[in-house]
Amino acid sequence: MLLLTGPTASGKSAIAIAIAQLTGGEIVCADAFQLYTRLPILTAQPAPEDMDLAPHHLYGSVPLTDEMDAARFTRLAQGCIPEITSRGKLPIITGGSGLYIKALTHGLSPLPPGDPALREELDALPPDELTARLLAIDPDAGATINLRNPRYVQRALEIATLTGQPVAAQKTSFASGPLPDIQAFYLHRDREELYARINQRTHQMLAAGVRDEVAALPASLSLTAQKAIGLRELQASNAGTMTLDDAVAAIQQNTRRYAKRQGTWFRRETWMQTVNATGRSAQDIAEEICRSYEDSISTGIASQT
RNA sequence: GGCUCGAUAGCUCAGUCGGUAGAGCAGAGGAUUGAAAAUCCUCGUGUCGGCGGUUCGAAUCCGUCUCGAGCCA
Repeated sequence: MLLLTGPTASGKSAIAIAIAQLTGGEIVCADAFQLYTRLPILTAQPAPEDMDLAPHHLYGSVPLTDEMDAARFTRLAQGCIPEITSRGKLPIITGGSGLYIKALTHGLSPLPPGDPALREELDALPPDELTARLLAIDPDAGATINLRNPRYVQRALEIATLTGQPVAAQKTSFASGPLPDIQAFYLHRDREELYARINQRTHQMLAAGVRDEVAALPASLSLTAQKAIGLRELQASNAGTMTLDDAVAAIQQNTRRYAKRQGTWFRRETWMQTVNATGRSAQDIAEEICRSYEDSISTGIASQT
């Protein structure tokens, strides 16, 4: 199968469609937020008319009240990939959620899933107390966990509480290589161009009606869904507590920062092949990726799926 | 025209009794194993508006000029 990733606004969706048309492939969502329903504009899902150009899977398939995580995504993806290959089609995994992709391609350690009730309880504690509790169960936790990051401390404490064992004893290192039959491509764009695309895309979202999309959302969303970039800003703008201009600027800024973090994450994923997309058309890039993919099959690096 | 206040990092501003400057934001770099569009860590040399003067030493005191805000004519 083929994996296409890259920072937000790098053009993954359009290129994936072009690849699908060239190969007769089918696109599978690997984006933590495009999985959610009712947020097509805010999460920059492919437009409905674009989705008609090739089969798309998992997009908008998760209710907003559901929590999502990397393991659940892996299960969803593993549920539809074999089905695609069984029909002789090429799965094209497309998205920019680094951890989700890592979980799918390299497998997570056998750790317990998040426990909502426990998290609610731990959320009420101050950071110092979380750290103290973790160290009480696992004195060496500092060696493997960044104790200055409350989120990581809480997860470690969750694991230790649920299993009665320190995290380090249960966390195995990632598989040295990805799934055997996968070829991954990372889209790179020069920063100036990427940032310009992000800024422009934010304006396009507005023109497409994000404000109405956000206004029409139900009151209670899952904690995960609430984290979508732009949601808070647009709600504040709709409520009149923030100007639209400020909301747009904040969305652009948060998106740029996100793109930067994605760059940091994927720079370490050296098993992926980087494709420089700067200044090129989706069609041109898609053709290069298809050529490269076919070469890898003929030389046996990736097996035909 | 006169008076007052301001001019310090990309932006907003601190800077005590003169000992050559520091916060927030922005930005950059990094981490990342079941919330990841999340969460966290690291990084601050800039003609202290210009020119003179006083002083061992001036962002700090004095003079003058430039620009900005306000007040009085």
